[in-house]
Amino acid sequence: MGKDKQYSSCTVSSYPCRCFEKLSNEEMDFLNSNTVSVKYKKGEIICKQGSYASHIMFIELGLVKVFLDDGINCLVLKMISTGNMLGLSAINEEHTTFQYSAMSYLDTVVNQINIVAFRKLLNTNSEFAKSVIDILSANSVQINGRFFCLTHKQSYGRLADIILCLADRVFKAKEFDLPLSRKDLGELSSMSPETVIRMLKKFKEDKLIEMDGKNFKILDYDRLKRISETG
Amino acid sequence: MGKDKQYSSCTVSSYPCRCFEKLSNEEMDFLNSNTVSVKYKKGEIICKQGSYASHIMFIELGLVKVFLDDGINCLVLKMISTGNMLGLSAINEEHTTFQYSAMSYLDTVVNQINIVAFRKLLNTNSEFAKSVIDILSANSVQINGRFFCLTHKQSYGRLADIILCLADRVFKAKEFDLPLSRKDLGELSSMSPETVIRMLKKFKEDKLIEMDGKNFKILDYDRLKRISETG
DNA sequence: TTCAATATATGATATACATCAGTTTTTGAG
DNA sequence: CTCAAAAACTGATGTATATCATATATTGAA
Repeated sequence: MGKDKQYSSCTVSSYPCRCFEKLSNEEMDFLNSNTVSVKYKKGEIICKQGSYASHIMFIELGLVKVFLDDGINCLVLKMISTGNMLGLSAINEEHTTFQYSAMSYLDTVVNQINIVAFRKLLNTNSEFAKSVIDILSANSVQINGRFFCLTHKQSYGRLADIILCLADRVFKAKEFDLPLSRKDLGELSSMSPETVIRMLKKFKEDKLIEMDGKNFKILDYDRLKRISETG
Repeated sequence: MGKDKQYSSCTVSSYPCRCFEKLSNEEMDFLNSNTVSVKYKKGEIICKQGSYASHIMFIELGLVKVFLDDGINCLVLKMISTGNMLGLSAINEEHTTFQYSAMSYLDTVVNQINIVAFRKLLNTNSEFAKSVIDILSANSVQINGRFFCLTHKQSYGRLADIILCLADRVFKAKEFDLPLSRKDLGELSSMSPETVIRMLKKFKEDKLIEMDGKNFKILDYDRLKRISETG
């Protein structure tokens, strides 16, 4: 009896955001006239948990961490990269405030869509609403997978997950310069920065990865995958 | 600087399911003609992760655990009780299979709504669709809170959460007969049955609860709440 | 009613990680 | 370029909680 299903603790959406294709030209014009584009530098807060949610966001370009914070601990719910929505849970009119915070990992361009306009389109265009439902349900499936990993996989597997995810979904290459600190990697894989460092060292010793400061290169993708699955 | 926000690792939805109020009489008739009611005994599987999702479910009466399973470990995503929807993530036509399993904790009555009919209503009634979006986003907020707790609170706090949740949201009383085993409690709070037993014993010694087999009585609600918050 | 299977309970042991305390390296502002 | 602050790294130590082994109690089917 092996494992039935593999989860990954990396949550960069791979589900395409197709809702805007459902809008007519007039609706698109209406949306555009209710949208502003905002640039954020690396490390800036894009939305803050508990503050009024006046808009739904779309990541035009960049990479963002979405996280919960109770003042002591931080839990990264997901990463969001170019072409995905952010802040959808604010659609619910009873959640007038953002349910999570978001911070840019890189310089990022965000389109802020007026939430009243967005809701109006939902209420008048059911194809659009259906498409948003699809995004929400895909999101929740992904978060659940991450939830599973962070509670049941151990550190090696979680770290392998994140490295593979960065390679596959974010940088789309086996070699990349990592814009994240060891602390960031620790938050993503839910472990201390010291543990990240020790495990990366182990991965390097085992010839799974090559690493020099910010530069990462995956040497043995398959074995890393296996660690991600069994660890 | 104390904590900004409190999460609970118990996920019994407290968000009312209002979507059916948005349907006209004819739509309601259409829905009813596409709905069947099924009874499950305690411990029966209601839906199985990976199997074809032909219906959306509504818990008419009972208590259900929703969980992920990789063949080795199990993660309880949430409990669902009377009056709530189950299986909404199957709305997405690209998820033709259930993304999680569900099992009845108690004898349970489930209304199975044909998924094609459900999707049809979503596509024609945007108020209905909007209301389903509200449910989905409330669900994800709740799961996120549970996610936070299971990854950042320690065992005492998690167990206190579950006890309070059962009292407040499920049985709505300070004293109740628990239909769950120590193993079930362990799954809910993400710890081993042995640890549950030890901690319950500690709670008993500390006069936080009274306990005799299946019978539970909360003696010091406030202190239990404090443990849930700090632990 | 009996007896096996299951759930509950308890103590001993193991371990994966966090935490702490310190050193070295890198970074970036003036 | 300089230097302080931040990040990266390393080793020692601590601890929460799982695991294992075993005993007792409860349950439910024949």
